[in-house]
Amino acid sequence: MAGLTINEAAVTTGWSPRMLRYVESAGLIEPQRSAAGYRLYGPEELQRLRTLRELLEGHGIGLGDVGFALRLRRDTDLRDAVEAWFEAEVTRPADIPDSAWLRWEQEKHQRLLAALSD
Amino acid sequence: MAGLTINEAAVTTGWSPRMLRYVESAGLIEPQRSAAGYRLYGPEELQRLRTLRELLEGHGIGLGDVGFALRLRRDTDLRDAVEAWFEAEVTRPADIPDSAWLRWEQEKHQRLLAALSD
DNA sequence: GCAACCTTGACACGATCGTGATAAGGTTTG
DNA sequence: CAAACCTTATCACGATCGTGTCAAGGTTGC
Repeated sequence: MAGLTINEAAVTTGWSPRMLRYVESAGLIEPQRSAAGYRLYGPEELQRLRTLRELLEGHGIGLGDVGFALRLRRDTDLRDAVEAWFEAEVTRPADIPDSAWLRWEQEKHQRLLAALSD
Repeated sequence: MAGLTINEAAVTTGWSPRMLRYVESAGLIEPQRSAAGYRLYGPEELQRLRTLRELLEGHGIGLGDVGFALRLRRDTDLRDAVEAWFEAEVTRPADIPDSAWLRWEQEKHQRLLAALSD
């Protein structure tokens, strides 16, 4: 067979077989499969499993975090949306000064309160 | 006061006051404070709270995810480490072919098993 | 052909997340 | 000065995460 089976991979990487399946379900490491469906871990997968462990422990992050980072780099829409949110400036007519804008918000608030107390 | 208080901000953004504090604890929106320590939400914070809601709902992600994205863009070490992991190629002496490498791994496995069964 | 592997699926359990509620105390305002 | 706000801290509770374990069944190898 052209690769280690899941138990062998577990021994050489330090992950449990259960976790190897879990890591796979997170889309992080997806080994080849034999004709019968057995997972076959090649050198690259084994190496990445080892460094994944270091990555998580070294920075106190979780599998879900790396999974999200993966989504970020695959889903352009998502990446752009997140990026846009971080960089968002106030997009509001420049001719309304903060003070007026706040006053309007506060009045809206009071209208809401008034409506509630009916 | 130069901004809305937490309950006013809650009404105009749709978040609960509890969640506004939670969002702050995630480092996502940190409003100014009055002298007495009251949170004061300005136009920018209010706008970002509204778009944050859209971001989460529009992409099925969570506050923790955005929090992690924030860590990614602030912590260069982390970003580089994650990036490096995604791009990692096998870093193993090129003169050892896969077949030999795998054989070595499998033998190590057998040595381990032998050691265990002592 | 049988022992030792592999598969998926499910149940379980502690830890953390997302969220509300409540308490004890300080601040603002009419 | 009292009502209505604000603060932090805590308890609670369902949902999800990380992980183990077990069951039912297919595959491999001596």
